[in-house]
Amino acid sequence: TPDSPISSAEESVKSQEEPVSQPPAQESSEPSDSQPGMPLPVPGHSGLSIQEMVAMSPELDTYAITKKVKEVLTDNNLGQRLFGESILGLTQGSVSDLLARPKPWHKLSLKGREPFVRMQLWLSDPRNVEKLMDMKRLEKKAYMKRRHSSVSESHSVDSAMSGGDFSQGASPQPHQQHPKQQLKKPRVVLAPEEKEALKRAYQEKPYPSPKTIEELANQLNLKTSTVINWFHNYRSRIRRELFIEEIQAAAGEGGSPSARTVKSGGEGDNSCDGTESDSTAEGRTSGAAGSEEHGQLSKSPGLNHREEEAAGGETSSAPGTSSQKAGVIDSLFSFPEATSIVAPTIAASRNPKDSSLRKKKAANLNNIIHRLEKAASRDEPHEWEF
DNA sequence: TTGGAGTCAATAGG
DNA sequence: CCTATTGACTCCAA
Repeated sequence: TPDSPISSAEESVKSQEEPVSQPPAQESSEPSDSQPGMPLPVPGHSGLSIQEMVAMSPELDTYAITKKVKEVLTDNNLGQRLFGESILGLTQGSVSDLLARPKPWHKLSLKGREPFVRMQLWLSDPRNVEKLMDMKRLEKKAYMKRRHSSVSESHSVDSAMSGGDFSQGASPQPHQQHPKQQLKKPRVVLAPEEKEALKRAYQEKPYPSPKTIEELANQLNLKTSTVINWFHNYRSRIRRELFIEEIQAAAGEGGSPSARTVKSGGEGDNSCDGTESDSTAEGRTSGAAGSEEHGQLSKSPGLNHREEEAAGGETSSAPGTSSQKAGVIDSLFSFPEATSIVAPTIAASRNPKDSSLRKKKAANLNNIIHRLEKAASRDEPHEWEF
């Protein structure tokens, strides 16, 4: 019995019943699930799959969402791991990355939007914190139990909470089946100097030819695949940083000259284009102004109020099934506090002067050049010669 | 195949 | 414990 998600501000009178435990309790299997049929139990309620919701979702302000999520998590001492695993279905590292460097909505793929839709949904759930805390408690309990009692394999009885967020059955024992050589793959760690060399190479040629890659690998004593991976990752991460700067640049327009500090990844750039140190504004980190005091417990995430007039107009009382779906969708439009979540469309910055944008343009150019070369000439001329 | 997008998961610091 | 970083992987589209 999915509880009605209606997120209207008030309307608390008729409380609905219990969460009532949830349905599916599929059991472990390899992490690699590829069942097109029914992907994830996922969301909280409603009969919609997240994918459907993502598809219907309005444009969300990923930056505002992550900011809010981080705030709520820290205010309540909830970790990224717990949040990620139970709400987003992602690992801690991914959550950290996502929260720290959200890409603008319009640059996200359908898949990439999923976590943000989930976060938005979570934010609009009045009991979000409470639920997570419960889960945390359960986890701890299970942990204590585990270490206390024997190691016998027992079933963790934790189950989905009302909403039915996921709960990956804890899988304590990584049962090693084959004592066979445990090739743990040492995880390559590139030395600072190696990274430097790679970055230098990147500046010369963001898209090195196989030949060049081979050479680099030899010179640095690295596996070819490592070099390839490094370039993939580096390009990808550089790109992402540009997105961030773009967002902030856009945010800084209008009247608030406050610029957010971003750890600019200024490397020892050469002077391809004479671009220089970006003049990032002063660090305005803090946010210490203890404006509101949070009543630890009762910090009800206030939440939602309709931004716009309701679309469906009808009274929510209608028991119609469709109405409840509408409610869930609606929550995508609402947002806690005054912060509006609906993105104002990241305006194409109108400030060509911004160095970050120049970098971006440079990156785009590199990309274009790369493709042109590829298309135009099958034969790679030669490496950095000429 | 190549490159991009998302993630995972080991690991380095707190 | 928790979070941030980052090499490697999986999927996908061109």
